[in-house]
Amino acid sequence: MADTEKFESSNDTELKILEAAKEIFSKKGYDGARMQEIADEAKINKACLHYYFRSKDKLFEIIFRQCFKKVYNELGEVIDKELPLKDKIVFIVEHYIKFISKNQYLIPFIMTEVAKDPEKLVKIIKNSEIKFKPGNFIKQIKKEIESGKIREIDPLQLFMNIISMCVFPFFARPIICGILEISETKYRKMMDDRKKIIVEFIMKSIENR
Amino acid sequence: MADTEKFESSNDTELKILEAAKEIFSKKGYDGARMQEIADEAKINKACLHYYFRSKDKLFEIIFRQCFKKVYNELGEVIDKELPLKDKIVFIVEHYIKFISKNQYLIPFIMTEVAKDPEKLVKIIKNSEIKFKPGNFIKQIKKEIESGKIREIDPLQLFMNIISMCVFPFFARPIICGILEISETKYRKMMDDRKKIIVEFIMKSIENR
DNA sequence: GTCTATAGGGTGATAGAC
DNA sequence: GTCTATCACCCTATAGAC
Repeated sequence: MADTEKFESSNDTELKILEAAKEIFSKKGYDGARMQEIADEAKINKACLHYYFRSKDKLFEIIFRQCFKKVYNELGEVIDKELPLKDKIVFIVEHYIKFISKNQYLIPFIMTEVAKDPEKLVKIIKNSEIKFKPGNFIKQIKKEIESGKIREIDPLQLFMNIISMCVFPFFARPIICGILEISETKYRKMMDDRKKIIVEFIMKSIENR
Repeated sequence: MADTEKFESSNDTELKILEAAKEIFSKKGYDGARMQEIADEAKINKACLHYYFRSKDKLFEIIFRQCFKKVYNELGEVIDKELPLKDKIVFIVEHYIKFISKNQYLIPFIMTEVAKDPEKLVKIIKNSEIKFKPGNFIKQIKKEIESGKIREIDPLQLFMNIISMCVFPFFARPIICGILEISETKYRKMMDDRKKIIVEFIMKSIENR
């Protein structure tokens, strides 16, 4: 497992390959991606790919773990912050949406493989040294409920609501645009507004009165 | 285009193939699916596939359109119902979650292809005689806002919130289970509870006071 | 380290017997 | 309509020259 982690910050060719692979994998998914295409994108020879990353599978695993860590660590970091719950929710939503906007390629990349081979992903995730501890967040929510600051709600469900509203619209963009006949520019504007709207939506929902 | 619609209710072999293809495509995605595997699943010969459905592409398009119509028409039908807004939201959430629970295979199927080739999908969607008119729903929301029954909120954003909270958790199941270390059974229980929880979440958020 | 060339295996599609 | 057999192609991966 350690042998896959040496690629964090290595030489130039490796980085070029990783960039290219990220691009192609996220556009085409694992099966759709062609090693030739990745090589072209990286402007190197196809055989070079196999020199640096023995197989398509290994290359994918490295990329995926990097991406997953990126999303995960960002989220984990935010969630573990020491903040009043309401401030934290504001922070989570804003930070997460900003992060997703900037890294939109991550979403189809992760989702495609989630859909196709969840078991493989779970294995990759477990092999990463990522430990997500929502425990603090959950405890914090429970405390606020007990003290009457927010209404009674299952903390995990609240968490799921937050993440759903942040992530889903980015992922479903093409379909929503297609069905509702919204232009890409209008959609981008809507996504921008969402930060404020989601926070407001959640706050109004959970505040006690 | 009409030549692809004759498969709505045809002979037995065709139906068996469509069932099998649905199964394999939704498990593996377009690129991951193998014609051989579909043939095996349908217990017919591979050559037969090409006899009935000239190519992999055509087969996929037919399946996808069927699935899409199913989701779409269900949702559209519910949304166009004549109901007070709050009742309608209850109805949408309950109906939609029930529908997704029963047809979970649809989600990875649609999502995988959304992620990979949105343009192709938009084309397929536009070629279907599906007309989604959220206009009524939007108007209804606007009216309730004006009459002061619910608070000010962009109707499209509200719609997006509803759909996000209903769909996303089903799709992200493997990842959420993996990260949060929730068992499949506990997750299923959570999904069951969600109907009530989402409705409550929305209602508390939009009701005026 | 980077290239060319090619092995080795699998794929979608079709021809043709029945 | 359904089968067997086979084609032409494309893919990942590797061997070996430089």
